[in-house]
Amino acid sequence: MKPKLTLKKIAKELDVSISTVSKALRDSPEIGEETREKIKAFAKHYNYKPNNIALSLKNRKTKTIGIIIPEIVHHFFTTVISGVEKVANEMGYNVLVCLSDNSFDKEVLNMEMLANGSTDGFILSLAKETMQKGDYHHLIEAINQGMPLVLFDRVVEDISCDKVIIDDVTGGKKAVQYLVDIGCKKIALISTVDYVSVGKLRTKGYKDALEENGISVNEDLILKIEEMEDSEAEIEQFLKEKDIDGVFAVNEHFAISAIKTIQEQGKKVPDDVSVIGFTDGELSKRFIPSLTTVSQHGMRIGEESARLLIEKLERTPSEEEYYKTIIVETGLVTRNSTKLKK
Amino acid sequence: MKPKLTLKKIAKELDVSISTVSKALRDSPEIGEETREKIKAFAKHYNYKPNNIALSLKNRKTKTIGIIIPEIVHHFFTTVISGVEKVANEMGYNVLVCLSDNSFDKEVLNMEMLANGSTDGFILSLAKETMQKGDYHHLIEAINQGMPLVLFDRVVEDISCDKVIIDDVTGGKKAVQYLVDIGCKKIALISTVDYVSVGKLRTKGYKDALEENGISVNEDLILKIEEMEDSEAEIEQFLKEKDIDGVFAVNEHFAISAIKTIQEQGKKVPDDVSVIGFTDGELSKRFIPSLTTVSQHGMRIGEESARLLIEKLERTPSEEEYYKTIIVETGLVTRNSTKLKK
DNA sequence: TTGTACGCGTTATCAT
DNA sequence: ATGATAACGCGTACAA
Repeated sequence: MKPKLTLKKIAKELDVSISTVSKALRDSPEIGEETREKIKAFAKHYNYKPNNIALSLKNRKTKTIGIIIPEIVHHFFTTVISGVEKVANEMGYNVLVCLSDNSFDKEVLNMEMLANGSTDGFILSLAKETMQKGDYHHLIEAINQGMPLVLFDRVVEDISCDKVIIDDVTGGKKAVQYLVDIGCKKIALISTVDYVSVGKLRTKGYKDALEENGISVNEDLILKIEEMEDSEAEIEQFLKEKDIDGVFAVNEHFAISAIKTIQEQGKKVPDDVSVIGFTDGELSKRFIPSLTTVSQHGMRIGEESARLLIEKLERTPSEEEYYKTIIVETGLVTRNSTKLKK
Repeated sequence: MKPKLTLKKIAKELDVSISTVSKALRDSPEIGEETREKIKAFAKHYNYKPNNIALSLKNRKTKTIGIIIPEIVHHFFTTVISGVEKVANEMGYNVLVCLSDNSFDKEVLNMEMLANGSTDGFILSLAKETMQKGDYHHLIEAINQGMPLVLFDRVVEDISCDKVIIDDVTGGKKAVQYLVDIGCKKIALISTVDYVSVGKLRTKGYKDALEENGISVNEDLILKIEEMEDSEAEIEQFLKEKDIDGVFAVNEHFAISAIKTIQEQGKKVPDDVSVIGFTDGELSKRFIPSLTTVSQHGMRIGEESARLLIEKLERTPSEEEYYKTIIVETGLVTRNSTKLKK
């Protein structure tokens, strides 16, 4: 096991000073042709690479960005990471991934852990618990310390920072409008509790679309789910004996549970009931019937977030402070869980 | 924006020396009660946290572990990350996630990027291209530089390092034995090309199980898929007019494509053909019919990998070198894609 | 009880 | 053309 090569060792080996080596390797014209070539040849041969940690300390920059997500076992977040990673790598950054497990405490802990020099900035989607509590002191603290922050997907208005979101209201509207267009009259909504921003917004889209089409909103047809765990049972309970011809579910799991329940009741999807989900999951594509969904474009969200963050990081500090919110458009992907009513 | 607090600033503020502050904060008995309390109070009030980068440089340890995976949009890898992250955090480590996109070049690049001080060690599942090429110089180099390496899932024998794998042969055997037990006689295998270690091993399991049951292996019933992209079409082609009553697929995507094809041919799963997959994907659980699978326990693989790596990292260097291979048992999860033949 | 000096690996600035 | 020195933030052996 050979320990890592350092400037010092090269200097000693070649019997020159450390700074000569440093300069030679950075092609400084201060160094004579001959020595420069000699040093570069040596470094190349023994595969010298400068130590990132030392550079970080010196430059006060880590070239690392931290991303904290509520849970990784979610296709959407996973595509976001993929997008972040792609852009980050192109720009010479590493990506530190942390999971909050939807816990406020873990989110705070993770941020503190990374804020002490491990990372130059954050990309973050809030834990459910954090949104519920409404306690964002850790975000504010990071910003105050001069660490740029980009929120995505589960964002919160009170915090001044860059944001990348999809237009959940419009997305929800698109979905419901589509259901209306294909002839659905009695459309149920399966959403999450309101403190999860996306649930609230998509619910608004649902209501807006109905109203625009002159259909009155029936609260009886709206289900708000608190825990993923019990969702299947709740949905079954909810749909029992409901007279509906369309379902808009705010994620793919709810959509699939709905389809299962509907089928168990002897009704057919999409012939009797059309179902629409909200996601980009693999599940939607592969499920039978494959799901019509509002697509979230997680990859693009990740890319935009990374770009936004790196832009902030590399901006000269003199420039004026300003924040952007980027809205990534949703698309409607029609598959086999919806069908035109005759 | 207040810049980060450092020892130096505290020292200046309180008019003591830097080392006094350092010692006081670390509860050194060298420092007088009074000064110590004063310093600690100050530090606490202004929320002092030591700078990780400086510590890393000093200790030559980053307390960060790098994990490189072929692709993140794969439920299995995602659960592995989850497991790694869990154990790492418990032990005070951060996790740097990089993606190789199954590309050899990107894998090498990622390793070089992280090897220059960003990380204390690696957890890695090889890119498909790397296994195909058989070029492992980057792994060897990392090991030579004293960076511990843990390979998981897609491992390779030639490299001396810790490994965490599932018993693919036994897993494959279990699957096929189960098919035999429920009365299947003509069992097809849908696998990957042989240079992907898991494909090869699961194929061996398939053959072993057949032979142990006195069923001769028919190469006509074996399909080896090169590209995920074309898998669906290939599977359709392959299964066309094959007379089979069971399918063992080495991942869930293949299994699902098989089910679709079989259904399109007017046959029923599981009544006419039983299908078994290999994974822990969400898809398997939610698909209709839900899939009987050999479960891989990605979470546990991640946990074991992290434990193994951290153990190496914290071992005193005097201790003797030795490597472990941990085999995580597979389990068989019976769901609705298999059925006893009458 | 407190402070000084040094080193981790690097670069920038200032001497020689 | 080359080298010495300081600095980034921290901890620690040693000196006062």
